[in-house]
Amino acid sequence: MGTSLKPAHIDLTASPRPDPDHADCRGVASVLSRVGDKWSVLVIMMLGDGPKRFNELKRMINGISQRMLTLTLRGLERDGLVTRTIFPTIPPRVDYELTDLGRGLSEPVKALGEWAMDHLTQIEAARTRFDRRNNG
Amino acid sequence: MGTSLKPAHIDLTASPRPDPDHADCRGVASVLSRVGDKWSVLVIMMLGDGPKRFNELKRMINGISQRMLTLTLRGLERDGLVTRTIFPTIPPRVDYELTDLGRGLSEPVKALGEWAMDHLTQIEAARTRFDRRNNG
DNA sequence: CGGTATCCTCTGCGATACTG
DNA sequence: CAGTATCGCAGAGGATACCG
Repeated sequence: MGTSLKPAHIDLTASPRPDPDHADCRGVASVLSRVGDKWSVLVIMMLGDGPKRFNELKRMINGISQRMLTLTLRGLERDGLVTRTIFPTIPPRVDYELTDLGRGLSEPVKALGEWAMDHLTQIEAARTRFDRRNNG
Repeated sequence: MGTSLKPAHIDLTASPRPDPDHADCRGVASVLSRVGDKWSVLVIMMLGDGPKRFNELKRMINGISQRMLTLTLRGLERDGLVTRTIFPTIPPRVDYELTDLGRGLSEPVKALGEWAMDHLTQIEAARTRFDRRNNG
C-alpha cells in the first residue's frame, strides 16, 4: 500500500487533559477539514446532480491529478459520504454517488458557500486594503 | 519579512479557459479553505465571546505555536474577519476581536459544526467499517 | 508582552510509469 | 477505464533564538 488513508489529518490530541467540554471538538474538526479540502468540496458539488464515473469527475474538475481524485474519493467513501459501485464489465466501470449522509452534508456546505459568495467582495476589498497598507 | 501572507492557498487558476459559470468559485474556495483551517476556526470560536489578547488565545488553544497563531491572526485580519487593536502601554497589549463580518461567518460555520456533531457517530462508524473491510 | 527571523523536518501532492 | 506504486520537490508548520 502506498499512502495511508487514516487521517494524519487533524489531531488536536495535544490537549494535556481531555477537557470534556471540547472533547468532541476533535471529531468535529476532522469533519470540518473535509469541508476545507478543496477537492472534497468540488467532488461533492459535482456529485450533487447524480452519480458520475471516475474519469467523468476527473474531466469535470480539471486540474485534479489522478492520484488526488482517487485519494479524495477514498476519503469520502471512508466517511460514508459517497458510495463506490463497480460494474465488472470490460472495460471496467465505476460509479460514485452521494449517500444520504453526503447529501445532508452538502446542505450546510451550500449555506456556507452562499455566505462566501455574498461577502466575497467585502473580503477581497479587505485583502486589497490590507495588502496595500503593509507594502507598496 | 519571513513568510508570505498572500495565499499560496488555493488556486484553481488551473482552468484552461476561465469558465464564467464557475469563475467566482475560486474566490469561494479561498473562503472555504479558511473554514477548513483548524486554527482559523478555533480562533474564531474563541473570539466568539468577546475580544482576547494574544497570549490569552495562545493559552486557550493549547497546542498552537506562536508562529501559527500570529500567521492565523494575520490571515483573519487580512480577510477583514478580525480587528487588531494595539494599546501602546508597557508591557504592550494587543486585543483581537471579531468584526461584524467575522461574526457573520461564524453563523454558517456553527451550522456546519452542529451538523458535524449530529452526524459524528455515523461518520465514525462508517470509518471503522471501512477500515475493517480494507485491512484488519 | 507580542511579536519577527531562521532553520529544519516532514508530508502533501504532482508527474510518471506500470497493471487488471 | 480505473486504478496502484514510486519518486521528488515545494511548502506547511514546529522549535528556537532574538527584538521593541
